Amino acid sequence: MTADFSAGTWRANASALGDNRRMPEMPEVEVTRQALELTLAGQTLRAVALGRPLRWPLGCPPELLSGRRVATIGRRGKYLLLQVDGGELLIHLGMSGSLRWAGADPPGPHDHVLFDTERGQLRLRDPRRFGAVIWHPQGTGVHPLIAHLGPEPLGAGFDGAVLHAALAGRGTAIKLALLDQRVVAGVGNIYACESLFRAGIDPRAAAGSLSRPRAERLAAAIRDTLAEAVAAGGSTLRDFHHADGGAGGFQERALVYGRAGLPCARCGSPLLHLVQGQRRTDYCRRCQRR
DNA sequence: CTCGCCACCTGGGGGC
DNA sequence: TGCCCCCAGGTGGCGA
Repeated sequence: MTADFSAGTWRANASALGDNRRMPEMPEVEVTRQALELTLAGQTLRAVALGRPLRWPLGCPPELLSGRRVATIGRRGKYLLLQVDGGELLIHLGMSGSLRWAGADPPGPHDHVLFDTERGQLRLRDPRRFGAVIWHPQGTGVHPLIAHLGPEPLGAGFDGAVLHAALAGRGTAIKLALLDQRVVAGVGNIYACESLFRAGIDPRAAAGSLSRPRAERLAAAIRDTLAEAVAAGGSTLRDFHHADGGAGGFQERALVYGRAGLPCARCGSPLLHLVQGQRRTDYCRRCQRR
């Protein structure tokens, strides 16, 4: 019995991109949150053990966490927020992190944080070690890593007007602006590409040049894209004992990401790719306009 | 303030 | 077979 709440998988078209890595963006983190709410909430941490260092240090001796109870699991952008006696644990999955309940197998070389609880051992696996687990004691205000985050894309504080205002005066490409977590929290490379395609917006368009109607359309596209991904991942949690983090489900849904060279699902013309901010962008030249 | 770019890390794929 | 290079990504931090 191995429950793998790994970061989901709006995975790139394997043949086009040549890989099947998991890329934790907001939907994958939210699905993980839901799984932890079912399995970790209410558990007491018996011990926490650390492997190789992650992006940031834990911020306290791991023994300090022993005996503390995890009350609830929240999320802000791509951060999981475990409410623990006396503070909170911030968890970021970086780009290759996943959380899973251990089976009988011993920890692997990429299992860098082990949480022992009454129900078993929860492991953070993160081959690239871009992720982090950070202790944030109560009474010290909002943690600086999440203080600057923009509105939650599926919350009431995000709509076309808010997005339009956040983009005003910015000359950077809209694709790059969407990756800026101050604009909207949780959008990563895959969903930025997908949302722009759905909204029919050229990823190179200047962010501040978007008309209000187009900002409305983009905000709706972001909401729809993320909500569908959350729903697809959440549906794999019916039986959390066998949840595998949505290994299926998302991957066939990407309309442009990882599909450069393949025909556009909407118009049939070959999808293109370019590099923006040292990051890949896939798009349709015909369906997406400035 | 904005912008552009770097560093960090490592498995996997492709080329030779 | 083996080796080496390149690529993917999130985000803080840097200098301009």
